[in-house]
Amino acid sequence: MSMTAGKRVGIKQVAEAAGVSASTVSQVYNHKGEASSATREHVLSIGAQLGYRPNVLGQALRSGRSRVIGVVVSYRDSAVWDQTYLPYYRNIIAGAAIEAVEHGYAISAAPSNEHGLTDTFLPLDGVIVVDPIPGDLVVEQCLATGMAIITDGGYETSNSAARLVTVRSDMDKGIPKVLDHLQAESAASVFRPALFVGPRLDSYTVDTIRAYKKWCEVAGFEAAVTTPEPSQSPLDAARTLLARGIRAVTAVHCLNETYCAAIFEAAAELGISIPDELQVSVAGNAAAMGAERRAVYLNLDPVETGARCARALISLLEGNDVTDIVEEVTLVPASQVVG
Amino acid sequence: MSMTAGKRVGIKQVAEAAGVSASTVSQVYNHKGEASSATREHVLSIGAQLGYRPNVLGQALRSGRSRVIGVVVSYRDSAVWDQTYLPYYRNIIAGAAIEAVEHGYAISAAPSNEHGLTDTFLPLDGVIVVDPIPGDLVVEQCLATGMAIITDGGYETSNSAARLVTVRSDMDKGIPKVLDHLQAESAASVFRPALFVGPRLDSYTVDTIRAYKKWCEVAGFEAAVTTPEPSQSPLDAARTLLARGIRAVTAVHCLNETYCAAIFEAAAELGISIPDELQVSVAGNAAAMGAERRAVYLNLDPVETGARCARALISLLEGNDVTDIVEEVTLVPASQVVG
DNA sequence: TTGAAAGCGCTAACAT
DNA sequence: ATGTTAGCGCTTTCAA
Repeated sequence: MSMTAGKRVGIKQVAEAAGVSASTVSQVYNHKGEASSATREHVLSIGAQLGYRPNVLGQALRSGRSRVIGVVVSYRDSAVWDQTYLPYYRNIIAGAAIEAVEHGYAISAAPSNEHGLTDTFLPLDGVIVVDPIPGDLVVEQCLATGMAIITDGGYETSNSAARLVTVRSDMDKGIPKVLDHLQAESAASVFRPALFVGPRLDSYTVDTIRAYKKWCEVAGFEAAVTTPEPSQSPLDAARTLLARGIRAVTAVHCLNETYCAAIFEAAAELGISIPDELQVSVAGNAAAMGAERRAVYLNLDPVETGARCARALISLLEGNDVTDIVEEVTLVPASQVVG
Repeated sequence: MSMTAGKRVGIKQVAEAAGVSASTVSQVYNHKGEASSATREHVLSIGAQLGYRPNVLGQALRSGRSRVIGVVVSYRDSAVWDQTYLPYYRNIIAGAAIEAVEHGYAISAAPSNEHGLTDTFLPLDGVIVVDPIPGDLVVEQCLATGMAIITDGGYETSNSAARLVTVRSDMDKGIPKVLDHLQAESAASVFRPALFVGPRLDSYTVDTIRAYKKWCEVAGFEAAVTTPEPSQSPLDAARTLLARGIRAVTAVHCLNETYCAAIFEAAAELGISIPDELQVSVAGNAAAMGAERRAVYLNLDPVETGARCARALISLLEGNDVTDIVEEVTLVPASQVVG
C-alpha cells in the first residue's frame, strides 16, 4: 500500500538496507535491466521485505508526469445539463476512473466554463474531452500546451504535432440500422421518418444528421430535420413537429434522451399513441434510469465509452501510437428490457 | 490552468518578477496575512499577470498531502458484483469525483482484494470505504496508518484517535416506512411480510434486519428473515421462500436489487402475480437501470451518497470536526416513475 | 516582515 | 555496473 500517513519506507531506506545507492534502487525499479542481476535480485528482495513502494509524488515531480488524467466536464447550462449531460458525464467519469486505476492513474473531474478549462488543481498528464464542438476552447487550449487529448466525439485539427485521438460512436452504421428497423416495424401506410436534434453542432449531432440525410436520400424519403429555434424549448419544438400530424410524421429519431422525453410529452398532450401512431427511437442508454420502453434504442454505453477513452489516453501517454476509435452501436427494440 | 505540458510559470519566476524571494511568494499564497499588504498585493498582481498557479505536486511532496482521495472498491465476487455492487460503486465514484473537484481533490478508484487495499499508486490523503464489514481489513489497514476514513455504512472501532466518520442510510426509519406502506396497500386477508437479505453482514444488512425485526415485534407479526445458504444462489433462496405459498408470504422486502430480481424471477416461475398476490419492496435506486416499476422502492441515491462521503472526507482533511451522517431514505411507491 | 537554506522522494546526468 | 550530484516546485524552520 502506498499510503500517505505513517512512516513510509522510501528509496533511501531500501538503498541503505541493501547496501547500495539510491540511484541503483531507482534504476532497478524503473529501467529494468541495467543493473547486474545479482544486485537486482537483492534490491528487489530487500524492497519487498520492507514493503517499499515508489512514491508517485516524487516520481511525478521529478518526471513531470502526474499520473492524473482529467475528464472535462463542459459548460453546464441549466436543464439540458441536468437531464442528459450530467448523467452521461457521471458514467463517463466512473468508467474512466475504474479503467484508469488499473493502469495506475487517478481521475480528476475538470470543470470548464466559457473561458475554457478552469483551475484543475493537479497537473494533468492528459484529458478526456466529452463532446467537443469544432474549435472547442478546451481542446484548443490543451492542444496549445501539447497535452495528450482524447475526444469523445470527432474532432478536426490542423495541428499535426497533436497527440489527439478521437473516440466516437458509429452513427454512419447506427442511424441506417435504426431507420431500417423503424421502417420494417412501421404500421403506417406511408413511412415518414423525422429527425429531432439539438442546436449544438458537436460532431455527434453532425454525424447523426449526415447519416440521416444520406439514408433518406438512398431510401427515397424526404429528409425532415427539426431543431429547436434559439430560445425554444425541446418540448415546444416537439409540439411543433408533431402538430404536423401523424400522416406527416410517422416516426421520429431523437438525438438523445432529452429530445426523446420532449417527443413523449408532446405526443401525450396531442393524444398520439406510441408506438401505434408514432414510432420513436433514440440514441442513449437503454439500461439507464427512466429508459423509455416504448422507444427503440440505439444503445450507447457511456461507462464503456469512458473506459475506452481512458484506455486510449493512457496508451497514448505510454508512448504508443493510438488510432481513432469508432464504437459500434447496437439496436435495442422497443419494450425490451436490457440486462 | 495548471497543466503539465509547456513551460509553466513557477514560484521562482514570480519571485524574480516581483523582486522578492520564493518563500515570500509561497507565504503570500498560503498563510494569507504574514506579509505586508504592500508586498502581498504586488506579488499577487505579478502572479496573476504571469498566470501563476501553484504546482500541487510540489506542494504535495513537501507537505505530504496529495489531494487525492481513494474510493475503495471492495473485493469483487462474480455475479453479485456485476449486478449490484458495480453499478453502485460507479455512482459512488462519479458522485465523489464531481464533489471532490469542487474542492481541489482528485479521485482514485482503489481496488482491494482479500489482502486489503492493493497498490494504489498515488498516495492517498484519505479513503472512502463502501459497505465495510465489522473488522474490515481495508478499514483496519487505513486506521493503522492514521489515514482519514469515511465509511459508507456504519463502522465500529475502538480506536479513539481514529479520523473515521460514517455515512449511512437511515434504515431504522426507512424499514418501518416501507413496511407500513406495504401493510396499508396489502390486499391479503392476513399480512405476512418477509425479509430477504444476503449473507454479508455489513452494517447495512444488520441495520435492515434489526429494523425489520423490531417492526414485526411492535406490529405483532412473526419475523421471517430469509438468507441464501452458503453456495445457494439468490434465485434458489427466492424459490424456497416463495414456495411457502402466497398465504405464508404476502410481501417481501429485499435488501437490494439482486435479491429483488431473484424474487421477481422466482415469482414468475411460480405464477405468482406481483403486486396482486405478492407485494415486493426493495432498497435501491428507483431511478436506475431496469428499475422494477412493480416494486416499492426505499430510494437510495448513490451519486448523492458519493458526494456526501467526499464532502465529509474533505471536511475532515481540512481539519474540521465531522460527525457521523445519517441519510434519510424516501419511499417510492410501485408503478411510479421517478424524475 | 522578509530571505536563505534545507529537503520532501525521486530520477537523470555525469563520473567512476 | 554503480555511485555522486543536482534539482523537479514547493514549504518551512530559522536567522536577519
